[in-house]
Amino acid sequence: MAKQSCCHKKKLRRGLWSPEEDEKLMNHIAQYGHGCWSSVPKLAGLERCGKSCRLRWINYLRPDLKRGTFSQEEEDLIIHLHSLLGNKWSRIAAQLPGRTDNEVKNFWNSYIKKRLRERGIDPATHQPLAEPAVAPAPATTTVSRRAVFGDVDLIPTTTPIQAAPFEGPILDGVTKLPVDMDWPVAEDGVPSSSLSRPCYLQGACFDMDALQQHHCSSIPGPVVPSASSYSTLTSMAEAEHCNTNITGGSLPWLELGASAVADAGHVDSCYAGALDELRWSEYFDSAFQAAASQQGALQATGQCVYGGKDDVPVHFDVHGLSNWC
DNA sequence: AATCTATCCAACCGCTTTTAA
DNA sequence: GTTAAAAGCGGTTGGATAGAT
Repeated sequence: MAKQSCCHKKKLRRGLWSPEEDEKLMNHIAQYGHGCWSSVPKLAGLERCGKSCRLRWINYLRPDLKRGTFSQEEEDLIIHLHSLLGNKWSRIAAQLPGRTDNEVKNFWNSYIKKRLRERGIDPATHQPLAEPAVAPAPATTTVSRRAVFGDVDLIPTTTPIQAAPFEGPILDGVTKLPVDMDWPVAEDGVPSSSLSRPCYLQGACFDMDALQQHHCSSIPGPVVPSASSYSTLTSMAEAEHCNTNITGGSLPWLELGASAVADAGHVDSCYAGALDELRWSEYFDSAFQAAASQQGALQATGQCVYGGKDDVPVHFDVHGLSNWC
């Protein structure tokens, strides 16, 4: 017999919340904080389980929620982070101030997945969707530099791709680089055998590519992050600081820099975690610099990074990354 | 106007992880 | 070190709504 939820056991109310319930919960939390969630419903006079109260607060009542439709920048960031992290909705949402994991997840399932499929991208793998009986095309001729994931597939790897997601806020700072999301369609018939790899680190390739593109000023305009995104801005500023040696230049939108961050308002405690994660970008950056210095060294064993001119892949050893914690 | 279908999203379920005793 | 409770997370469901027929 299937286990029943706590709400069933206690014959508590379920389903949609009424305005009165919302008010009770809000008043209670405003007055006392939530403390232990399991005691909240009793103290607030609600016939709900604590879990339900917590969810309602986090996903709907919290005052710092942004609500409303997602901006293009948010959408791009979600896609990009998903390519790195997979269905780690809470971690993706953590990079989007005012958004909840549930909201991001719903947005992904209802909108982004569809959009990616329309563009010929498999939302699960971020690879071009396999197309039957497509004649192979010359390897690098028709794929634009935007065609990031398609490109990646052209690079043979010498070691198995790590199946496990790369833990930690991998590229905080770096992942938030402006990325042109005009993604490729599998028009050149990339062999499907190479399409099924997990792409956590392939996403890193993506970033470096974007970085390089910015250095070359080859795309028309930067994607400027929302001014409300304090963590994003600070991470970007950090990345800017660290990446000067890599790119040899600056990222235009980062000229917003500290003043934009200051304008964004006070350092809310809810962003403290994001700030903590900045050390990852510092580490990632140093790892990348070390790798860049080894560019051309054939003994590299990790994932590829597009960093050089003429689409020459740069490799670096990600094992160093995974060993750092 | 009535019915059907598709979409969106709030909420639930159950599992895992973390924390406290 | 063990156990139970709490919290967190991701997958899934179901109701409300809009649009199509």
